[in-house]
Amino acid sequence: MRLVFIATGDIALPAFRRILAHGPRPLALVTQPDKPVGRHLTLTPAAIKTEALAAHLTVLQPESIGDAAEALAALEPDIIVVMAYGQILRPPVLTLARIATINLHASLLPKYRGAACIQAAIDAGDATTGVCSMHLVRQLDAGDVILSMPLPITAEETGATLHDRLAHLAADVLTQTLAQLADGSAPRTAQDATRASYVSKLVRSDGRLDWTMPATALERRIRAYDPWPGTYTMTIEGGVEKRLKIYPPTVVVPHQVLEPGRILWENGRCLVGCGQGALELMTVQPEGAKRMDAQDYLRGRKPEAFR
RNA sequence: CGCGGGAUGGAGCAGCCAGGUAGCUCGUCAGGCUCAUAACCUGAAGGUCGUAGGUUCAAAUCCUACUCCCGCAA
Repeated sequence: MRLVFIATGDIALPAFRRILAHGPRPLALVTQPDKPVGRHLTLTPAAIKTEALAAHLTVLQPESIGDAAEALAALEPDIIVVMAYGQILRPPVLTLARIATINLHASLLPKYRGAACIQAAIDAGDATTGVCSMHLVRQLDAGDVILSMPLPITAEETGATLHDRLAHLAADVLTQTLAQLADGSAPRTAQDATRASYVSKLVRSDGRLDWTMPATALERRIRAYDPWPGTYTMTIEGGVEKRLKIYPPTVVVPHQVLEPGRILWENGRCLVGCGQGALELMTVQPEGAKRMDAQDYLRGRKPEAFR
């Protein structure tokens, strides 16, 4: 089977490794161009590119996927697998593969089409999410589903832990999907468009906590958005507004009555008032300083409220 | 060289701008009080103020270089 793998995000790594280990060996990896990353804007390749090169695989990094159309056509792929690539595929690339162009998506479609599907599942308090394989179509994440595997969400789940678990599940989904496509037994189920929901890409500012929200919702959001985009609140230090990152875990204190944003330091616990109940913070990180215990943070700075 | 903040006893901070005996909130140790306690009282130990130079009678504080940590942005 002639296969081309198209991916950038780390969530595709386990699936990619599985394919490298058990075949079919990809003809090429297509990934996004190296991007400047970090404090000094160092040009950094995606981890998946590094692994592909180590496996002596052909790597293509077109600015736009359309630029690689001819090169891909020359490979005459039977199947194209796309996961967390970061660009939308359109014809002619979309219709290039002889058997199928499939996408792996980390939600139980039609729920949470779009980029922030992992965070959305935790944020919404869902008990279950999963990974789907589907046929790629022009409309984002709307293609017919081939295979869908569920995964329960734990009470301590963070974006990081769920991301990793879904990544491994995706490897299983891919293996099975490829086997079914190969022997022609792959099912094809249309999505119920009336039940579809979209979640757009998250940006840093989405992580600003709104203390008028209920404590239970904030607790979920802090887990969901860790490590990306992260959650934070603002404080005033010496008349200057400073950012304070908030890390999970946090503990919901249901019956504490406290004005939203107001800080209460009680028995070594750092409580913050919410729209409903309060939230106990454990780990925070002030701008310019290391991550620290919430009570250590309060010891030196003594803020009265977050905003 | 993308922008910016920081490095002070075990922890978190103040002091630096206007150089001149190192302070606060905790922690630790000892003792006391108490039926008891993460509570309270008394006392003690613990710092070459990131590193290396420079200026000065005198540097945590001023100047220079370097190392490390972090926020933004991407």
